[in-house]
Amino acid sequence: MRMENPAPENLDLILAALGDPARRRAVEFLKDGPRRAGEIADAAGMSGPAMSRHLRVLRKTRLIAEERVEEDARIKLYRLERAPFAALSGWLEEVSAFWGDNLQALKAHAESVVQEEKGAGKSPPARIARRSRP
Amino acid sequence: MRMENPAPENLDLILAALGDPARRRAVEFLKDGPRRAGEIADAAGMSGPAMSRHLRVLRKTRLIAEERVEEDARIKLYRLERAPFAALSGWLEEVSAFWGDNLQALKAHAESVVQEEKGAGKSPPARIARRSRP
DNA sequence: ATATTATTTAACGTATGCGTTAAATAATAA
DNA sequence: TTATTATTTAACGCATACGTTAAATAATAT
Repeated sequence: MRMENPAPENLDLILAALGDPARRRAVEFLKDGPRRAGEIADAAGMSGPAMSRHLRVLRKTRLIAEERVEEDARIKLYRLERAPFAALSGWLEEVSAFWGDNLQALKAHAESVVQEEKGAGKSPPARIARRSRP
Repeated sequence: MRMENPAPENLDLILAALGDPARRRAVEFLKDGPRRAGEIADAAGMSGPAMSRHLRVLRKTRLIAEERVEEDARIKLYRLERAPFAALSGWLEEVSAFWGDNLQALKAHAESVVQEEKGAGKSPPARIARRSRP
């Protein structure tokens, strides 16, 4: 049997979602770990409402998901979700078949990136500062 | 030394280009080999002018390139270009680092796709019918 | 209950993108 | 040259996406 592929039309939505610079910035920001909506908006340099709508788009395509923090139920974090990225990778591989191998090249590139990342000041994974009333 | 990365803002253009269904259909159609603008338009079920503008977008991001046929200089074919897809794959790998490896999973998926493709009626690689005047 | 903080939804204006038809270019063929 | 076919550009109308500010929700904390 065969793994259930995400419907192909979803790829259009995924690509369109990632096609907006603000949303791509949001995704890149979330690479460092789950973050709150406000933080993401700040990181992308735009208002909360604007980012909120972008997050809705990303949520709809399941590129991100929300998670609750048990320490402080008030706080909602967004994190990257694996599946759509995997689907996109799969599609890219399909297209890449056009040139023959390419699998080797991709693997090589990926590893060079990993190499670069080693020791490249990535910020710590979302510490939530519990607000102590002033 | 390090391989020259395509400027990151190009990724936005690449993703936006692929984000349009018509353009993605065009790309998928070109997986089978170089084709003429008109064929692509037909395959996508839209007028020539409409597809022409989409092709311009794809050309601008270098997702496709044109090639001339020496047999018949009149005919211009479009074909997929490797680099932008590789850049996108690289970016996806970067994002995927969020979940740890994933490299294995991707490779596995790619191979399963290759497996599926084996013997799945792909049309022949762009035979140009030289027009014999009626 | 009332206040505080975070996030989402509503309303608005602007801009950009898309498809169509009609006209302009390009490149031969007769 | 003139005609023919393929493709691109121009002009138009329409819809949708984006960002902003202001108002509405949610969920505590006091």
